[in-house]
Amino acid sequence: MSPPRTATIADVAKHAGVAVSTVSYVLSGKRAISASTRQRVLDSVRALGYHPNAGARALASKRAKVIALVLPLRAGMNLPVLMQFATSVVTTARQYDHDVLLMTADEGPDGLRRVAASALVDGLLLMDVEMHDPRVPLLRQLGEPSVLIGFPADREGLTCVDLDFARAGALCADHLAERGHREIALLGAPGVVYERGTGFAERTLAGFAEAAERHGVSALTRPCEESFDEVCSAVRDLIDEHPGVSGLVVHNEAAVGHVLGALRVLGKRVPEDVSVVAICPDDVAERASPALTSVLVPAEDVGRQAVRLLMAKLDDHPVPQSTLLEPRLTIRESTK
Amino acid sequence: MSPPRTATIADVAKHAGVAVSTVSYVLSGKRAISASTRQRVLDSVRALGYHPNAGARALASKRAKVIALVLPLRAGMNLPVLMQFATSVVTTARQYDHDVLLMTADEGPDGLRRVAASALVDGLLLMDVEMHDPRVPLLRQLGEPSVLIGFPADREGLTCVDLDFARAGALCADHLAERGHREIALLGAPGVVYERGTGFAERTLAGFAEAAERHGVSALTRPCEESFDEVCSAVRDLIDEHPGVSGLVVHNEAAVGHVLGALRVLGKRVPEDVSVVAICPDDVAERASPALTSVLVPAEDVGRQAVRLLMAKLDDHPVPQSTLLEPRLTIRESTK
DNA sequence: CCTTCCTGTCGAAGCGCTTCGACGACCAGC
DNA sequence: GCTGGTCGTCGAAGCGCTTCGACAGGAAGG
Repeated sequence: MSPPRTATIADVAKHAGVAVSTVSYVLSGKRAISASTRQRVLDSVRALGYHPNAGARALASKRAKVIALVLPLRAGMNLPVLMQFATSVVTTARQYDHDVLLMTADEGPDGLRRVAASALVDGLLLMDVEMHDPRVPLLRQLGEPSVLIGFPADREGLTCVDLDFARAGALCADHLAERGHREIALLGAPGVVYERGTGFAERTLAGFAEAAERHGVSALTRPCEESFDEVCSAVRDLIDEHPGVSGLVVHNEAAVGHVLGALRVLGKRVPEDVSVVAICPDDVAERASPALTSVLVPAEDVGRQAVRLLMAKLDDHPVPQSTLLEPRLTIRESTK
Repeated sequence: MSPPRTATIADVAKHAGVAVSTVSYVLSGKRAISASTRQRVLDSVRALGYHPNAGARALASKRAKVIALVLPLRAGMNLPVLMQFATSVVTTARQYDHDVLLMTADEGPDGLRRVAASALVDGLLLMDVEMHDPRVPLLRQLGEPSVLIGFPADREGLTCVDLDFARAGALCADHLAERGHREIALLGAPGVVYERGTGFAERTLAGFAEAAERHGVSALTRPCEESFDEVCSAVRDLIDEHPGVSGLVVHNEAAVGHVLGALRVLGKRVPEDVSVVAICPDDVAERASPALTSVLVPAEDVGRQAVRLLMAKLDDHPVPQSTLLEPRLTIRESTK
């Protein structure tokens, strides 16, 4: 009944009758090892339930096999998208045999500095990067491999991924215009989001407006708060002032349900009186009544892509500076 | 222009004119060091921007200063609560100078085994533990310090934290009964949740029913799906079959908005015709119209408490087997 | 005054792993 | 029959840190 100390590489080596370094080479594949020796080592690994000690490995190899995921855990974020994103990051990272350290943005630049200097992680994934994000200059200076989700104003020397929000806005306008709507409107994020300069909101607007113009359709846009009452009066004002509006785009996940409710209250039928397109996750669109035609924010793709890019950087492979992910429109019952 | 290799403890020692071990003791406080020496070392640390190498520290001290947070990142979870919880875990862990490794439950027991054996983390925080969770026996066997969020059937030898859902259910019933409602109903989670045996749903039901009985009030309960149409017909059926029901408890965050919408459609005014109490986060309750009287799921408290318990275990302090957190009812506009 | 006990500091021995250089053994080519 | 390469394996030197035991030097106690 000796203490069941977890097996070390030395135990494996002894068990297999080889040198420690041989075990290491079998496991890393960095040198050729004969098939018979390899098999013997692998058997010992299994027999002893060996798992390499992460600290020792990190110390010796200068690679922690951990990446940091920095999430903006302040309120007002689009939670489901964030979750999907986090899930896909973790899952993809595991495929590359890496783990994920979760950090909140509110530890700020110091947090980045800390994890980089302590070699706790090999690279950084920053989500929700703003146009003029204070972390961006630090990131450049740190020289730690990183991938940003979102597009800061100056992308020089960085690697950025995001949904192509301009295309998403355009897709909505296209869809409505093609169905013959001549006056369309976009209900966007709450005002503060625009003020913060997050970028994606503006880009959606721009794509929407530009596409509308291309179709010769009149387009208006306005921010949209998230409480039922505010949504309701916003929708009422919109319809009062522009009775010709027959197509509505909602780019605000928390508000989509309320918009439908408001329309119901105002006696407008969807899609008979007004068509509605949402930019939101599929589950929200499907849960609504009527099910909403929607443009999907491909959070999973973004996460997967971001991890891939980071892994490429860790291997010193060159990667593109910007990656834009294509949005996809799913037609459901709310447009005609 | 030599490579700006990050400073090591040896650099600090040299800079301060002391031994490496002295620096270590200053930083860890594990031995007495004179004030003057301490100050000199601290100055050098700052001057060189020294951060201890995490791997080396972990290897030598057998403590990674990292805890694993295992989240159920499958669909159908209550996202905002989960997020709040994660945030509070990260924030609290940082207060104890620990970082958080994010894992998804879908790596399953092997994932736990892996991080434990590799000494990547010092302890585990498992969220959304079910009554008969397959990870529970493994956890016992692993002997890794851990804290569970949720109550499995057999808690022997474990440490568990959760909201007191029975109290939450009771609080709702109490509130409605005190206001004179004689027939009340609870709309719960989707059917699958009950089938999965997650525990919290049943406990809410039980607390609700028991409190209603204590008040001599008739109570009925039923599961509740999350699409608008299903919610709508569920509410309609309920009211048709039990026209006397004047108090409604909604324990399903995705459905609360829909319930209000359904009531509007059915021509029922809230709170004049029917009072509604929700068990959900405050922001959802506030965003609704009318603002909902609600029982808060104290996700932040749960996270904070869970980390504290885990830290205590890491320091070999004894901790209680079960911790139940008190729910809090906030009265808003939806009940009378 | 000598012993005993702290206090503050140091040196050195690991922690478990990767990786470099070395070195037999074996094969091919001349 | 040598030389020169590969191939497969080994030993040892760290990686940067913690921690143990040792040991000066001074304070306290007799």
